[in-house]
Amino acid sequence: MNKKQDLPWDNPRFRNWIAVVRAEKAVVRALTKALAPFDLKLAQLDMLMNLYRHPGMSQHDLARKLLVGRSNITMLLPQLEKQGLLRRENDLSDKRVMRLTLTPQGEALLMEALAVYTALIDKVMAQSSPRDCDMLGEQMRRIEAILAED
Amino acid sequence: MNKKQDLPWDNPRFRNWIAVVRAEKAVVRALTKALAPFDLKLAQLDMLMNLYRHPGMSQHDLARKLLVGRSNITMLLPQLEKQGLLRRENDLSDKRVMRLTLTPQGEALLMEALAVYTALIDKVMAQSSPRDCDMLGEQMRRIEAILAED
DNA sequence: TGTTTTTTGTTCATGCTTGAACTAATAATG
DNA sequence: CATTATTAGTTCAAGCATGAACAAAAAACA
Repeated sequence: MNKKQDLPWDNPRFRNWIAVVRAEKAVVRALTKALAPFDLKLAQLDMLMNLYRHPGMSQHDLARKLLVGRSNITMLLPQLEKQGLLRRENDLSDKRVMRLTLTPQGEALLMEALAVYTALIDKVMAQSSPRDCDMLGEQMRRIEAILAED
Repeated sequence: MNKKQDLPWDNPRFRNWIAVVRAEKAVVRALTKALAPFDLKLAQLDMLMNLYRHPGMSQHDLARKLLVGRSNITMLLPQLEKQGLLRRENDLSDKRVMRLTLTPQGEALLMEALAVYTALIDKVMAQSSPRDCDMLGEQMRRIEAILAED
């Protein structure tokens, strides 16, 4: 079969998912632009955020948290380290792992960047009632959970 | 100030937005894997989808629809053309623009790939009631609209 | 008409992300 | 203890996306 009426774009789930993708892309673009003055990419800010919340994380754990490959971390870390935003130190009990922690400068920059970040998110999410906003988050967390069951 | 309690992750809007980003990333990963047997990247499928709906689109219009740069289109088109999935023909009245249309093979592959695509989206969205799903879509479309006002 | 301005698409250099292959260190197993 | 398997991190080559600079065509304007 495959008449026009059963094409994906007539499927609400499909259409609504496309909206998610488009909105996400648009916000990422806007955020990237907003963070440019700090000389910070979104991926870098994500790293700083996670290290702030979980100081002493290993690169492996960080990669898993960020849903990226380990090599990605390896490639991006030197920049941040060179900018003095974080430190990499060998774990004492396991010579394989590197412990990551923010420097004071790293924390300071993070706070500045986060202010811009949250301002934009606030603006963009302000069109939803708190209740709807929470429902949105719930749905998204469930989606991630579904896919986490490999 | 900047006490722990007014950090972004205590802000519902922020936390819920992060959930959107993570879910989107997870779904994209899953989709990419699901489409691998067709030898199709997600970006390529997006192009086919749009060309199916709007035959004869120009590269410029396609780029705008997909929220990507024009050069991106230029770089990706040759692959699809070489695979015989679409045709590029000069516009008769405007020698600058290229008109893009799917070939029958392109349509056929699109339909197969879309079946896999929608199956995954259906699975992932099945956890929301139709009403919640639509609300989700509405919120996302509003977000995109907000950012579209440059 | 003739001269700008805008628009369409390409080229190119850059940076991000990935996955596979590799090394070193640790854990598990016999 | 010795061997094997697993884990952490790195290196490398490849693909994708971007933006700036460019050429050709068309539109706007004088």
